[in-house]
Amino acid sequence: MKKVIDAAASLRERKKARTREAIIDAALNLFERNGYDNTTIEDIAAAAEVSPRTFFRYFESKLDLIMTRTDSHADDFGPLLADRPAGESLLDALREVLLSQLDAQLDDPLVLREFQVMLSTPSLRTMAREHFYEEEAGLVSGVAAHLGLDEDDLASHVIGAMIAGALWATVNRWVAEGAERDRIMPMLDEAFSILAKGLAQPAVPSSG
Amino acid sequence: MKKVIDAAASLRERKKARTREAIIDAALNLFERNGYDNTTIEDIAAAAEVSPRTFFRYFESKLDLIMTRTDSHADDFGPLLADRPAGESLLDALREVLLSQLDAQLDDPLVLREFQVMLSTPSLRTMAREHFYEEEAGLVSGVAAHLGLDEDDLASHVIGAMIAGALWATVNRWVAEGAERDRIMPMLDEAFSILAKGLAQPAVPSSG
DNA sequence: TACAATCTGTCAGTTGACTGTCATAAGTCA
DNA sequence: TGACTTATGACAGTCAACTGACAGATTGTA
Repeated sequence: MKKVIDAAASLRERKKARTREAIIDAALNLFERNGYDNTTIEDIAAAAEVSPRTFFRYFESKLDLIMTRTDSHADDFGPLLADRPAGESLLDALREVLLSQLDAQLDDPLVLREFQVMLSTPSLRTMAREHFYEEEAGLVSGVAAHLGLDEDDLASHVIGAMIAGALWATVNRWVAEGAERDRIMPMLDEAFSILAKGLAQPAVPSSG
Repeated sequence: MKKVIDAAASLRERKKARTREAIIDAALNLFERNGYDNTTIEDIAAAAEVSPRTFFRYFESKLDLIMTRTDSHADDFGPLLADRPAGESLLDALREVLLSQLDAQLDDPLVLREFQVMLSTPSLRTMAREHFYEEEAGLVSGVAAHLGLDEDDLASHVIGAMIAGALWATVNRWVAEGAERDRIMPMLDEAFSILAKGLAQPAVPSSG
């Protein structure tokens, strides 16, 4: 799964891969320093030492540059959820799915960096969130299947949205607190516990 | 609160108000027909029978046109929540706050129309959602205050996000099902019931 | 009516995303 | 090496958002 440059590929392929990475790297640097909106494609091209025209040979748009990578992280929850054993509770199933997803993603150091850029740049944050919530559609069908509900049922949507919201909030807090790898699962477990108990109970004491 | 043109204002003021409404109306028509992204300011100006330059005298940007109105709907939950009596449960408090908000907003026929345009245009939908979730910040502090939690506490954020997600999902379903005024509260109550019970329970049977 | 304040259209111009075209440079392969 | 394919840069150009400046029309007011 890791997208390291393949040494066995042809020279041409390796060059392309390197150019691509150079553009992404340059873009991330500029986004981090000046923000996404204040960075022009010309800036990115100059920093990556390619022509602006070449930028567009690698990416459809500035947005595409950042979304392509985000896309690749989004290996949909829905089908994975649906595949879990029937006896398992929804939240247990979700936890397992999440665990395997995270393992795969946190190995790539660029993921975290991009995530941090995204969360700190409002316009990117919006897009990241939107993208994150696109998962919700898959989540909703997974939830519906798991619980034996209809997909059009309000309950499926509400539950999907609750879960997605809780996950988004947790990941954000995690990044805000420094994004230490071994903190993410405990935090997710706290979120799961709140999701499980519901809000009818009195306050959940902070266990962290 | 209603933004009808004030007959007592000067001719000049009334004209301005009318021009403003004409621009908004023209924009909404075009957005509905062709989508937000396929509508240029020139189109809007032409349809509203003003010059493009004049458009910018009324709105900072195309985005501003739609966001200004959305902004005005966002009378923040946070403070309102904090004001509820201490004995009341979080969800009861929320229900009351929501009820009063909805009463005020659903009187304006443009609100629903704009909402429908927003939800059906992906790029606007993103922004609407983002905007909706900005409420979450207020919600989080309201939740924290109500439950006696710290605002930095993960639980506050997770609970706020769960609620915001549930509300968003509910409103969306409501609009998708035709946005009948007397359907919204029952649907919200179903959402509240799910929020209250939590996800540890087996499936919630559809009560609608 | 006449003057002042304000609104609007016209027009010219900037910026930045994005595309087409063509010549050249570099990689591939016989 | 030489012919073929592909990547790149240079350049010109489109499109749409957005701004500044000015002149003419409209409204408020004395």
